[in-house]
Amino acid sequence: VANSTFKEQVILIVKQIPYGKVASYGQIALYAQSPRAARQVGWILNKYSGAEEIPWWRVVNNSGRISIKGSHFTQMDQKLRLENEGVIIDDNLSFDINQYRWHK
DNA sequence: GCATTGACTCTAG
DNA sequence: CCTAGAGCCAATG
Repeated sequence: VANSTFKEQVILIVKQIPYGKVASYGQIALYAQSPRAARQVGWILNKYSGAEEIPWWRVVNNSGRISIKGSHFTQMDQKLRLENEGVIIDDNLSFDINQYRWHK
């Protein structure tokens, strides 16, 4: 997918995250060939989350914590979606990312 | 084209 | 665990 734009690659990669697994923004950026563009990943998800069939809730920060700030969805929306896929999340919206991390 | 914006990340305290 | 600051960079206006 080397011919796609950054945002197109981000969308394609996020769609590859399997059920019950998660990836960090930095990972997505890395796979999209822009290792330091993690912030843009979140920016793109905020824009496309409601529209297409993108599992945006499987993307969290690198320490295994939900850091959503978008207007369409809340932190609890993401927490519930992840728990629905079997991810155990504690009260401060964090969990053991090493146990659920997806590796491309 | 320049300035502003962040669903980020890492280091330090 | 939490806050603060610096570095990052694609997308927007």
